[in-house]
Amino acid sequence: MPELPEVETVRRTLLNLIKGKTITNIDVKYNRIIEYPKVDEFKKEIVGQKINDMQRRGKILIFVLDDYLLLSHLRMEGRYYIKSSKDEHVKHEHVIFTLDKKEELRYLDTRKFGRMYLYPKDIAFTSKPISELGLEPWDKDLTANYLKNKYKNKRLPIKTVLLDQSIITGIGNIYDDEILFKSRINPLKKASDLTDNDLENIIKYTRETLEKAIKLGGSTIHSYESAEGVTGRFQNELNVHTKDICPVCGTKIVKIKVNGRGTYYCPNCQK
DNA sequence: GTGACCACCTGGCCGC
DNA sequence: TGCGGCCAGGTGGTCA
Repeated sequence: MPELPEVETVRRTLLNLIKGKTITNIDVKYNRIIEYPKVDEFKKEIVGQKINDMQRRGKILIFVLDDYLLLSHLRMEGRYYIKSSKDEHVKHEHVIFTLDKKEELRYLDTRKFGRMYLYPKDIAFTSKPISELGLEPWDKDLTANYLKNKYKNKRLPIKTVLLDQSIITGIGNIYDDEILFKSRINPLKKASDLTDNDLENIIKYTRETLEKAIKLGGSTIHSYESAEGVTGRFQNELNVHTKDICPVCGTKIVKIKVNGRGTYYCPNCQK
């Protein structure tokens, strides 16, 4: 499932492949992927637009076009491929952008959870979903005080609250487990009960974990791979998520459910 | 404002 | 072998 490092890897890969190319046609095979505007308008407006840049905000890919920003949230299993228009179409390709020289940018999403939005540039950042996102992990305003203020009324477990994209954006279920492991915080601890030291550790290890994951091209678990079909290597660095034994103390890793999310932790290191 | 629950989806896995 | 049921999980909506 693509989290911030995987989306960043896709962004970097795609940028080299499609920058400067014009969308000459589009085929939407599954309408619900297009969240805004209506599919007909989406198709009408996007044709003729050149892809000038690619950015990222949290887990959202941003295609910078001439007049619009195309926002793409991959959710669980969304991914992009560059193919020739001669290549055979495969199952689950839901949106196909035809580019110059008979190239195609194909959006493939087995579970159809991904969503796209096309906004005029001036309103994209003040519209959903970007308007509701919290701080990027590397934002200078992300401090222990910021978290303390956000968490003060949160009685939910920190595991759940770390997934709240309106506080810190970009953390998903895998990196959530890894960040709490490195911070030596039990995932069931209430967010409002965290100490200043806990909050400092969360910030420190969020940055460290995500930076390392980006460097290694993200994690390839279940379904994710980047635009060229490249798999990430960070899964080799995981300490607790889907693991059996704690790499620090050798204790058996425990798997529990926290608000419906599969959660791995070491009961000895994360008391 | 907060938290619990559900729907969206499909493929893989497990037990019978 | 085939079938049914469960699970995976990011997000948004509804309701208490």
